[in-house]
Formats: sequence, structure tokens, C-alpha cells
Amino acid sequence: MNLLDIGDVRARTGLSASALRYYEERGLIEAAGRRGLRRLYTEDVVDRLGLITLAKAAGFSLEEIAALGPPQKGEPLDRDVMASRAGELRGLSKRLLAMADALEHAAACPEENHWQCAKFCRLVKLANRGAFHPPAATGARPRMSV
Amino acid sequence: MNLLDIGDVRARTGLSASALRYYEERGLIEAAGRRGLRRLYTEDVVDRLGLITLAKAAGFSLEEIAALGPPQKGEPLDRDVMASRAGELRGLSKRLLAMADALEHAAACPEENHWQCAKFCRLVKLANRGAFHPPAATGARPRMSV
DNA sequence: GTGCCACCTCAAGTCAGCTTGAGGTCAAGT
DNA sequence: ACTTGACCTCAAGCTGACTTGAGGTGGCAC
Repeated sequence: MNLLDIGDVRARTGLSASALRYYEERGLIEAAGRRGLRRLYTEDVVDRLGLITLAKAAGFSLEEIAALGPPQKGEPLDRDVMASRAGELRGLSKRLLAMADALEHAAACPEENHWQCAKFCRLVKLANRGAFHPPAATGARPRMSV
Repeated sequence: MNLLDIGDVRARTGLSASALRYYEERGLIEAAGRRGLRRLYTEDVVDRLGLITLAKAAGFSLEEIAALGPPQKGEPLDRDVMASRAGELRGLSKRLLAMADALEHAAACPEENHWQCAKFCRLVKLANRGAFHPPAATGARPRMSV
């Protein structure tokens, strides 16, 4: 079996060596063994890391990903969890789209001052009612970059 | 003019007093004056804070919001910036929707192991090609909660 | 006039997900 | 034999948006 040096894994996944060591420390991946001090990985780890990157992009935290089971397990994710996260993502996607519409409206609005725009003012009031506050109460979700 | 205590502002916006002080420190808002040690705010600040909450939800960082101009200015946002951010939000929204579709497919996929699913494997390969890596090169964008 | 309590300041802590730095190891090429 | 450079460990640092805590102040009701 073709064993990979951490540098090879880095090249195949685009992840930094320090990130890989960090993932190992967090229990997301493991090395097949060592050659001297150096970690040696099986090629499996590349798929595993692809999955991790994917899961992160879907908003799973490293902790959640680690909790999804031991590194080598064939079954990568619980189907129920996946389905429910898909629902959340759909919701977020919708909210973002609404924000985009609002922004675009405000950008194109004929009023010379946004505070004259009823739509804009309605949105601001909604914001103060908590409609856009971070979901702290809803059980702190991870964050994703825009 | 009806002046507001920090506690009143808290009640009207749902933001914590410490967050309000922090926003002031960062130059996002300012108090109209003091009564003794206590900050006094005009009612304007409530709208201003609604706008800030909105902008945060749209992915603007506090620094960007602060850069959009002095607190009391009527013109809240540059239309070009708004329009371009709207485009970014649309893109993010689309990617999230694609992720949701993929997750849902994987959750419902007849294959007993996701690694047997061609769609899933294609996605993992894409992830390793950097398609889902955080946009570090694209100029670090702020983060938003899922 | 006194007690309470909402407010104040300033420094330090929190969270995730890494990165950076100092100081060390080791295998291979010249 | 020696250098190079890729790797190692461990601790500390970074970012953003706040929160928390200790210790202090002062306006208002009684």
C-alpha cells in the first residue's frame, strides 16, 4: 500500500501540515504509522479529508465531525443529521437570498436617502425585534465564511 | 428630545449593554452625552443599531460598518458596496443550496455506503481541489453564523 | 441621608480553528 | 562528513465580537 508523507497529503488536499496535525489532535484523522518521527498516512485519509472539508463547508464544527464516528468508518454521516442539516442550510440560504434582495432594492431604490424607503425601515425594525440576531438561543451553531 | 439610558437602548434593540459600549469603542455609535457617568442616547441610535444588526447579518464586519461613515450620517451605505455585497450573498446562497441538495441526496441515496455514491465521491474530490476551502485568497471575508 | 442598583472603567477571558516560533530530529543527497 | 530541508513537539499567538469580573460611582426613592 502506498503510504503518504504529510507533505503528500498536503499536496493532495490543499490543507496545511499544521492543520493536518491539528485534525489529528482533535481526533478527526489518524496516521497509519510513523517512519522515525514522521507521520505516514494511507491514501484513505485523502477521502476522509475531502469529507471533512465538505462537512465544514456545510457548517459542521470539527467537534461535530469528530463525533460522527471513528476515522476509518465506512459510513461517514448519520442520515438523519444530514437531512436536518440540509434543512437548516436551505433556511439559511433563503434568508441570505432575502438579504440580498433587500440590499439590492436599497441600492437601486429611487429615494435619495434609505431612511425614506419603507422597505428599508421595515427591515431595520425587524432587526431590532431580533429577527437577525445570531441564533444564540437556538443552540449556538458554528460559523461559516461568507 | 427624549434621551435614552443604555438600559432603554438595550430593551429596544435586544443588544447587551456591553455590546453597546463595545460598539461605541469601535466607533459605530456614539452617545449624545452623559448624566454623571451614564451614557445618554438620542432615539436615532435605535435605528442606527438596527442598521448595524442588519449589516452584520449581511456579512459586514464591524470594521466595515464603522468605515461606512460617521454615526449620524443620513446616507447609511454606499450603493455600489451594497450591490456588490448583494451579489456575494446571492453566490453564497446558491452554494449553500447546492450543499443542501448534496446532503439531502446523500441522506436519501439508496447506496448503503455513501462512498458507493458517485455524486458524493465527485463532491469529495471537488473539496480536495479547493472548491470548498475558505476564501482566504479571495480576501478574508467575515463570518456568519449558520 | 442612606441604601440600592443601574451604571461606569479597565483588564482579562472566551470560542474556533488554526498559525507561528523556538528548538530538535532524522534521512537522503553531495 | 556534512548540509539541507522536510518533518517533529510544545507552547503561545491570532482574529472578531463580545462577555465577565473586580472594583468604583452616583442618581433617585425612601
